[in-house]
Amino acid sequence: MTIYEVARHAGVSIATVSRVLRGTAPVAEQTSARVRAAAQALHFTPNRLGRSLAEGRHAANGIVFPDLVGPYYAEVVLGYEEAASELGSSVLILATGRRRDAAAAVVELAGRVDGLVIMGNTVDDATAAGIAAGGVPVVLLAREPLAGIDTIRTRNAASAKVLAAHLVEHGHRRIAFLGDPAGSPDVAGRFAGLAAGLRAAGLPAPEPVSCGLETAAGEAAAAVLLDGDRPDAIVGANDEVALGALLAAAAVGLRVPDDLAVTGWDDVLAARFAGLTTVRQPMRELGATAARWVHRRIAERTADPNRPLAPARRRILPTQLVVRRSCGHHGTPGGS
Amino acid sequence: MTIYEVARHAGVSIATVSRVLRGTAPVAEQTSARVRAAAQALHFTPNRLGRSLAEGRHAANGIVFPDLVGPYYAEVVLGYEEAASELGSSVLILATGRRRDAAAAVVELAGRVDGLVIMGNTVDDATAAGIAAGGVPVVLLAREPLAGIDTIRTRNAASAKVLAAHLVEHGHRRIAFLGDPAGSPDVAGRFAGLAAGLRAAGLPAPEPVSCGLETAAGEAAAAVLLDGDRPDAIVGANDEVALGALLAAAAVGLRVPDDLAVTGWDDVLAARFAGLTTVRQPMRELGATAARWVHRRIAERTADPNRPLAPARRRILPTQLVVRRSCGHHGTPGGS
DNA sequence: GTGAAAGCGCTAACAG
DNA sequence: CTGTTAGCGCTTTCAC
Repeated sequence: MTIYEVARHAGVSIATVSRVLRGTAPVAEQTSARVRAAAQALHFTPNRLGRSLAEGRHAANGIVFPDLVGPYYAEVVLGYEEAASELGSSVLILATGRRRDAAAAVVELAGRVDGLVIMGNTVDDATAAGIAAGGVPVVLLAREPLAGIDTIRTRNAASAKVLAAHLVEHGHRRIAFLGDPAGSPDVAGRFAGLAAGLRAAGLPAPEPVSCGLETAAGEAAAAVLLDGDRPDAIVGANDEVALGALLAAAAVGLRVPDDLAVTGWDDVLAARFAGLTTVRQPMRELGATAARWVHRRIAERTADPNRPLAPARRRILPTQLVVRRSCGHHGTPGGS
Repeated sequence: MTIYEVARHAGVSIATVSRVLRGTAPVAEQTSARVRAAAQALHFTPNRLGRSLAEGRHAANGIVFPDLVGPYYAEVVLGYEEAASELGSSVLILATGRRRDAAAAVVELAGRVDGLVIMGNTVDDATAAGIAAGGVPVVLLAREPLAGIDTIRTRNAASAKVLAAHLVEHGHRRIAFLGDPAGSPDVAGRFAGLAAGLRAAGLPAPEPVSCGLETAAGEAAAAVLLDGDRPDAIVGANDEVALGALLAAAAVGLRVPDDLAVTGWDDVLAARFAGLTTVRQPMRELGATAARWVHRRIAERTADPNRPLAPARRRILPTQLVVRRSCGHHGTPGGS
């Protein structure tokens, strides 16, 4: 089913069919009607490949993320999709998950899109830089900046520092961090901020207790931690981990926040119902901003392929501490 | 940056470049090395459009869903992506959200893919059927079957009936449903099953209280409901709605489950922490199955474009009642 | 082993 | 207004 068959069916040339379907040039009403009727009758759906090849653009963008578990990435992707489709681009997704050929998959994806967003802990810098060098605009999300490449992040370290201060104010002294700083730039930033905040309060920086980002991982790691010489407070790398810690605490009969304080990160829906103190980040906005930035880069290149690129942009979106009851008692108004 | 430039750079023909990069035919080691070096030096990424056009396939599938809010759709999409990419397809996503040109967007998407999954309440039957008629394999997900089109759903009505029986057993008699059966096939199925279950117990079927699928919508609708002549139990169309009802109940000082029972659907993470009785459905599996089914359809067509299509397949994936404390007291072992 | 050339489906000059 | 035609980047015969 191609434009040729529609043309034959309608007794016109393929150019006319294209013009009618795209509305790109005036066509006699009668001819136009014939073409539309033929297209309808044949259930013709234009093959986007032909058009894209002829136009020299995919009209599609891609986004690469580790996975879609938990609301965080899903929200980012949704924000991205919304903004991208408003800007006329389809969206290709790629979850690197636990696949071993992540780099190859991302490179292949780069051949399908006009621009690409690469999130956190998905592929190595060389791969990302190589794609950008190949001429495909890249935006890095929740990830360390790379020379010449736009980057958008959320405030991790600074907010973690505030969180540390808050915990110290509650009287907590022995504070443990649950998460793997090496596993994701976000987690690294949160841990660094926590450590800085504790140092600023004259407390020793904790060792991170490495664990995955799911509830089960947090629960298991916390269980081990609580079994020994336990801390006053556990800072989870994200809400899932913190919720796991809550479960582990409950399992050994510890009361939160009396016996143990717990905090998370992301403000997922469950955090609200668990009374979990956490840090909210603008996930949708993160995705939407990324979509706008790639779009702008693409437009720049289209406008003048030879002009030297504008310098790489950087942005850090603000995050917000959400205090609930898991970090300690706040008493009635006026209390601490 | 095309294959021509790589060929020139390496002093070979484009055919050779293609062979080296695809590994599709023997090439002298020396030549091959030259080509790879050239490709590397030029940061060459093959444009998938050319390949797809030549091969006659996109090597991409699409999935259309209402939005990505809440874990449900995100999990389905992730399951889809995982399975599709294992089968060698890229994944295009389209959230119809609150866009008014949903049908057009889906048709356009159909021109970019080898096969398409269309979920729940996204586009009308005519659009879906038209795309299928155009020759693009379609699989319907969480949606009423259409003649000649494969459909996968989860068990809604039957599980809702079980849920109804469970609530009745707890002694609840005045049972309200929070959700809009007209808004989504899943919700319709749940409501129908609930009504059937209540009728089977000799109780009158309730009027559904229409509301959106977010927590805020559930909370608002429940608040109204609880203000008047309130029910014994509220069955939420999904967990978010039910969690909203929990908030509304707490706001007016009602104890759950003593004064009011509440149930949800989906078993999101928050349900566990809110002690919400709910129904779990295999979301990942739903997406993965859909990916395998489109893949199979595409393979069938590729193998023999003229063979009449195999009859439409139907599948209903099982769901599972997860009893927690929000539906009523279950006492100690042996109690009810 | 390697190259030349014919498309894949569509858009966009360029002629009429 | 409408038709002809030359690509867009790549794969794939078919020759050599």
